[in-house]
Amino acid sequence: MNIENTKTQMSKGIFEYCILSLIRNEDKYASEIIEIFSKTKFDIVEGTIYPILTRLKNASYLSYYWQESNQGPPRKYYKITPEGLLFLNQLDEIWSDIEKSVKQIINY
Amino acid sequence: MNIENTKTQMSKGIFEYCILSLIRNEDKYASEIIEIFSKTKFDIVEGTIYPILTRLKNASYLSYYWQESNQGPPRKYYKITPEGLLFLNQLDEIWSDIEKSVKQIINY
DNA sequence: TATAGTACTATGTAATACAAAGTACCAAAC
DNA sequence: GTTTGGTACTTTGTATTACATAGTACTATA
Repeated sequence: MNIENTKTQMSKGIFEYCILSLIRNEDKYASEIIEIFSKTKFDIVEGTIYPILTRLKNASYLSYYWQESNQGPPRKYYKITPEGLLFLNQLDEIWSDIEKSVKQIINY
Repeated sequence: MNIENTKTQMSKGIFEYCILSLIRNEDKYASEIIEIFSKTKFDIVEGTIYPILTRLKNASYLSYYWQESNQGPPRKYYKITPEGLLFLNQLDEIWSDIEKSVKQIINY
């Protein structure tokens, strides 16, 4: 039980919410998402991002399309679906509840 | 992929932090902790609490002692160790980072 | 053609919550 | 004394998700 692992465990489960949030207002491809995450204190790697995107796509919360790139191979852009938006709105609520509950417990 | 499971996954990993926080200022036994949690929007059950307490004890972050009860069987009180306090201070930092990172991403 | 950079796919392993089953102790009722 | 109900603790198999890793594929450049 070390601090790095605990940090990972604490972040685990929040990534889906974060990724959907990123895609809420603008379609994105995986490497773009990884780049954005790298600017936060989250440590997330591609081995995590891709399965999450696939999972969300399989659940019909995201759709995708391919777009040529002038910097390398084509990119797979993800776009949030109406169902995805509904789901995400619920996740907003849940995250808010979690923050409040943690605060409640820390200040107990 | 349903909302209940996602809620669970989002909370998962935070419970260790919460339990250590509860024990920070005052020794506690399991059922007491469950009772406090029941007043928050966390859904946590004994099947989770006990293994967490055991894990933290095995990592030397908690110590314990038995105390007779006049309402039933004896209670196993947990007390945070100096190492546990150090660890918890780190978790305070990590949680703060996580909150900031989520906010950063939501507002991206 | 080979190399470098960019992008995507898949999987075995590790970690943690939960449902569930079970054990144990004490007090009250019979 | 025995049974019942309430209280408290222990254990474990299953489900889920992140990560390290290995690999494939496309485009531009040397």
